[in-house]
Amino acid sequence: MPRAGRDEGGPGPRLARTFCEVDASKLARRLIGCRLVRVREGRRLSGMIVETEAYLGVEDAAAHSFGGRRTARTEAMFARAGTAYVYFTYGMHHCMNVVCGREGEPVAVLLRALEPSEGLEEMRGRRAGRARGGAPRDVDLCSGPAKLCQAMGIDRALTMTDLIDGDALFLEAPAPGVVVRPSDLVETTRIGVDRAGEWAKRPLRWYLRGNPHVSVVAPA
DNA sequence: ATGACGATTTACT
DNA sequence: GTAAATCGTCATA
Repeated sequence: MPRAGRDEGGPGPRLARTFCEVDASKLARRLIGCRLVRVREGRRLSGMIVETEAYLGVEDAAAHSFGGRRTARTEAMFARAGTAYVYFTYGMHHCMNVVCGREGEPVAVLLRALEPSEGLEEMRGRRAGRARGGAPRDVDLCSGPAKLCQAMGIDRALTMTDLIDGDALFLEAPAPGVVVRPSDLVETTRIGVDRAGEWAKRPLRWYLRGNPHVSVVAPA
């Protein structure tokens, strides 16, 4: 099993900035097992990151920063490592990334799924109405990039947030007992980027093998 | 000013 | 499996 126990703990050590100052493929892999924490009105909402994708910047046809496109929306991708890039899409959804690499290099990691650990009731409230017939199941709370933002109360107001030193949205090291080995990760293609041609075929998505909170499981 | 589109989710056939 | 929802963003003019 990829972990010794369910992550239900409270506050833990923050991730260091240097943790994020690496290329996107590396950060995507090392973020799995870490925790994303949202604090609203003094209450913690959190979850263990179980699925990520790397976006490689200027050369990556699937990235918002492809070709060096720098606009009001993508500005956060050019910020220093550890910054949040949150964008709005399809007229109704938000997705969040962790900026990495060097400042000015528009590379980032998309957070695609969490295993919820704290604040499940509030997450259910935020996600209610989307799941038909009463409360959504736990596996429907954060099993997608827009779902996790909705569950955690993350929107565009939080783009450019510092995930290292911030107090409303930040990253923590894996909870005690959580150990993710390379063999616990499945490496596969990214989701929803078919139009990116050859870049859509690159293995730039990773998830925790067997975890029920993952958004899309790769074909066997 | 206008039109096409989207790193998605949900409901429905 | 397919289609709708829904609007900010961006390229073009």
